[in-house]
Amino acid sequence: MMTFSEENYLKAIYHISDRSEGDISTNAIAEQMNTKASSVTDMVKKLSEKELIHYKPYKGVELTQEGKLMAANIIRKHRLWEVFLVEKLNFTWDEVHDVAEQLEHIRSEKLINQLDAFLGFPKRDPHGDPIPDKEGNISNYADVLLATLGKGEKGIIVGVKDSSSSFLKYLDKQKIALGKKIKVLDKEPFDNSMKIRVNKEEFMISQQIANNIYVKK
Amino acid sequence: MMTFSEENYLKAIYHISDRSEGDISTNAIAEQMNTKASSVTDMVKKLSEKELIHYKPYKGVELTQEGKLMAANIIRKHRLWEVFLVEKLNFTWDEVHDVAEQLEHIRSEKLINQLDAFLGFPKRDPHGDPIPDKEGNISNYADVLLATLGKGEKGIIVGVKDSSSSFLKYLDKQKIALGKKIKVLDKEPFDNSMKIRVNKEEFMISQQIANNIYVKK
DNA sequence: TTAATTTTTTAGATAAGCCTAAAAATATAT
DNA sequence: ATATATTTTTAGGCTTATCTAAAAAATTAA
Ligand SMILES: [Mn+2]
Ligand SMILES: [Mn+2]
Ligand SMILES: [Mn+2]
Ligand SMILES: [Mn+2]
Repeated sequence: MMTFSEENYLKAIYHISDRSEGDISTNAIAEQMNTKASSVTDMVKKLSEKELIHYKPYKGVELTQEGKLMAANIIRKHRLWEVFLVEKLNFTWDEVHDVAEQLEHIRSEKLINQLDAFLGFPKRDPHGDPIPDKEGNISNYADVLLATLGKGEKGIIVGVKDSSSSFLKYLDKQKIALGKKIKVLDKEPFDNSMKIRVNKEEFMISQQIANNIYVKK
Repeated sequence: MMTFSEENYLKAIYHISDRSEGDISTNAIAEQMNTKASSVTDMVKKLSEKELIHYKPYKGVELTQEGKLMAANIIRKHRLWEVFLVEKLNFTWDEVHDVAEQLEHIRSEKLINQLDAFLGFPKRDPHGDPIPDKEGNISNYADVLLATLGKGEKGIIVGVKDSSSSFLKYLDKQKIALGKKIKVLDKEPFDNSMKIRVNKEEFMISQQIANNIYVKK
């Protein structure tokens, strides 16, 4: 039986693998988990004992097939609950994460599958992140960062990379939301800021903003 | 901040006070919680420290106003989640308790109030137990046990005292459900078993069964 | 290729929540 | 009132998940 802490470590490792290549360092996990490296070493031994990760001292870790499946399952629950909170309980997309962090640990196969059905088998969560299926498969969308679009290119907003409350609130303020059409009207070579059009309104955004918005061309 | 364990103890104490008078003994709590008396003593000290219970060594415990409110709030969450599982996710009434035991610990004011609204502010859970409001008030229904009805008396089934899966499954088998009309056709003085009519069908039930069904006359 | 730096692991503590066994207090029976 | 039985608390351990400080290994720089 998995403890909450073990589940959180698995999820952290999964997320790190998602954005980097090769073995995952103790320090990387410590940073992601907001703990100390020594705590990570302890946990990593336990997870390795349970064959959820491959672990070679000093060499980093990697999820096993079983570990990957478990992590995907936690993420599946997290994201389905986020959909539930937004679609059924009128939460805004910047309010859901903390509650989902709790709900993702609820153990009940039936619960999560019924929830999935109740929500109409959603493919993405409120931030545009894909929802793994029961087998842990995640659809791979060909989304690109808004920052990669050049002058004149168009797309539809499908996700955000940064899901922090402050960033999401900024997007709300600018009325930038998932599903909206966006066009790059101009791009400033000096700082890569761009002038965009959304909702028939035109305004400037910095590269930092553009680097955290996914669009489908 | 409350731990899950602290919450479970509060709830246990609340439930015991509900069915008995006066101070609550260490052993009673140990039995309810399925732990040892020594563990209870430890926890009782901690809850007393936090002023959630009054505790006099060797004299038993009693919830403070604050403790009572907290316990009622956990029970509120438990029962609202049970309603959700049955009403929205097609769980049966014998499947919901264990999942609700987990869900009751999720911390989010907004979540529980929105859930309440989403469910249409239900007054009772799937077992007929009343759902406390935000202030911890529980409606006091004038329900009586079916066993107290005499020959010829009629009522409507409004709740069950025993929510064990085995009892609920027995009721399902006999098609005895909340909201059904019931009439005591005959009562055997020797063992207090009774012949009843539900769903236009007539059959016998033992006193033990009748003692676990609440009816409204 | 040594020396300095960084990363990782180990050693030893701490807190929560549980346990068993023994001691102390309370309740019951003779 | 004293002995016996029951209940409750205390004492001492164990496990999980943390931490700090020190040691060991690996990496980087000179
Ligand atoms: Mn999230
Ligand atoms: Mn998300
Ligand atoms: Mn229940
Ligand atoms: Mn119930």
